[in-house]
Amino acid sequence: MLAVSPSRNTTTTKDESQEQMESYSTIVNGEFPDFCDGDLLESIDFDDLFVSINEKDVLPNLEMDPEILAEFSVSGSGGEESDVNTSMSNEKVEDHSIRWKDEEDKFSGSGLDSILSSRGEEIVSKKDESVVVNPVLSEDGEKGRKPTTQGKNNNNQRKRKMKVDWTPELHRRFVQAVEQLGVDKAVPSRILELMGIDCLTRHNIASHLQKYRSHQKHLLARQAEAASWSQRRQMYGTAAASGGGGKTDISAWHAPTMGFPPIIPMHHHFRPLHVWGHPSMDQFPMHIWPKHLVHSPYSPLPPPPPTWHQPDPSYWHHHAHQRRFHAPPVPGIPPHAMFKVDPGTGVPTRHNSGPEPFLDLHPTKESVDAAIADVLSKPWLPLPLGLKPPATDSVLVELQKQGVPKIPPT
DNA sequence: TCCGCAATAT
DNA sequence: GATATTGCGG
Repeated sequence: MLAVSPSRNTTTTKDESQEQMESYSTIVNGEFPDFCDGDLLESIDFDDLFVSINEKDVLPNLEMDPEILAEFSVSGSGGEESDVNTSMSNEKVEDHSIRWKDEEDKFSGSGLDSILSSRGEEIVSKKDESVVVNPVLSEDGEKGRKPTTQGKNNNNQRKRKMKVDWTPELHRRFVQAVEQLGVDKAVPSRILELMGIDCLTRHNIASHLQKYRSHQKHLLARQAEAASWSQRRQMYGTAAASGGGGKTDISAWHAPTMGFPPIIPMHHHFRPLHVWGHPSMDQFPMHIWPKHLVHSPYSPLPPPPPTWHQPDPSYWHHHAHQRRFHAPPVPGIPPHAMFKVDPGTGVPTRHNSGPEPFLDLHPTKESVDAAIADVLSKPWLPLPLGLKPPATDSVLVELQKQGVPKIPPT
């Protein structure tokens, strides 16, 4: 859905954000940004769209008459956008809205389908899908505001902050643009150019880019840390294998308990990081565990799919579950879940009801197989340290069923 | 003018 | 507290 608040201000002050004015004038002039159209947003397959995102004739000559726009936004089945929609993929996209927020509007999550703000801005909201394009430059200087350096208002200024809600889809577009440009050339203006979303300003992009880089930096630091731990783990594993003396019984599976990277609860790092690097769930359904994610024996986590800028949280989520099968308990972190492996199917089921350090668990046959395979690949490493006896036994039984040798290779 | 960082606002 | 916007110096 779309909401546009064409507060028909025609007098604008020059000292306002020129870019926002440009955005506004773009809309006025008929080059209505395709991405600003909520109806489009609801049905567009952005992967397809991306190819021709710069085509401005998707919605040619759109009038800016407030009423027309209002109707346009609400009807959702108008002629032009219908045509466009039908040309687009019907693939369901979770959330791909652009939400322009006036600083005083409180509509998020209101559940209203359409409300009219005090300023006459129509806001169409559909659950989490809403698009509010609000390039308002209100006429009555009293209400329009331009924050000064002190964050105060200047009554004579009319610009109002437009807050962009960086939805997953929008962010994905952003990431695509950044990656396409490369690190060096990924500057706001070019990103904006590539994204082809007229209703965004360079400032919007710059702001987002700043945060994005910040996250990237943070992420790299974490990955470096993880790599460090991985090295230590390898060394440990090698030492254990070479110095362990060869024979192994069940107790040997329980070897060391220290020296491995702590399993950090997913919500710690991936807690609503909004949409950072989120490749969107439609690309990677939670219930699917792609084969290509099968990890190498020694890395703490399988390498991320190359096409992702950052792994989807669910990716880590799943693999965190994998690791649980041989993850050491970490002080300060709630006990790991315990599982009982169904002897027939090999599918583990949650055994305890203790605190769950991760998200909901939906283990699959594949996940168990992967865990077991992981174990088999390095049987001298501690296996079920994250588990407690019942589940441990079940895993071991399963391992034995699969002919796991009790004496690991030396 | 653009960029990026820091401060500030929501 | 997270995230977006604005200010400001380079």
